Amino acid sequence: MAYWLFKTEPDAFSIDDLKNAPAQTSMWEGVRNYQARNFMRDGVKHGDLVMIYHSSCKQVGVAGIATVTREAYADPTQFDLSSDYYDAKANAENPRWFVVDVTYKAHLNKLVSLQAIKANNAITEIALKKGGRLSVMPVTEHDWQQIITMSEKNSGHF
DNA sequence: GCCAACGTTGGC
DNA sequence: GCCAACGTTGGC
Repeated sequence: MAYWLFKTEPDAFSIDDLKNAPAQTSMWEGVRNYQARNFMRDGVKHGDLVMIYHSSCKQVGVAGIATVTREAYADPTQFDLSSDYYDAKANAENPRWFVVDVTYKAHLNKLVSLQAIKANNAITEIALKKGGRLSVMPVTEHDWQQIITMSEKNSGHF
């Protein structure tokens, strides 16, 4: 089993929205970056765990955990003319963009902020620390455990 | 295949 | 809203 981090803007789709979704499950649509796409298509497997990260908002950081419940399939929004994610260069025989389904698992006890992650020297690998703007990124087991541990502590420890 | 121009992401 | 860091595009 592997670990991942998916970014989302909570104004558009938050961990709460995932919790309140039908069957607490949602398609993770709209990834339009090739490196992120490759992770979605080739790397993310059924049963993998995903940190849901809130970006471009007041409280930037890891908000909760989800599980992958369906592996890569063509992102239907790439064919949808009315969607912001429509891609004229995509076609059904040769889809460009892929989604997975994720199912809500938990909120973290406390949101682990980007600031706290950056300040924790024990977290070494995660692309967040390197200013990466990838929307889908792998997380090592070590970094995963660090972030989970941080979520269990009271604020002010970092 | 280089690289400048342009667009996007995302923290602050 | 600013701007730095990337990613993409297109002329050559």
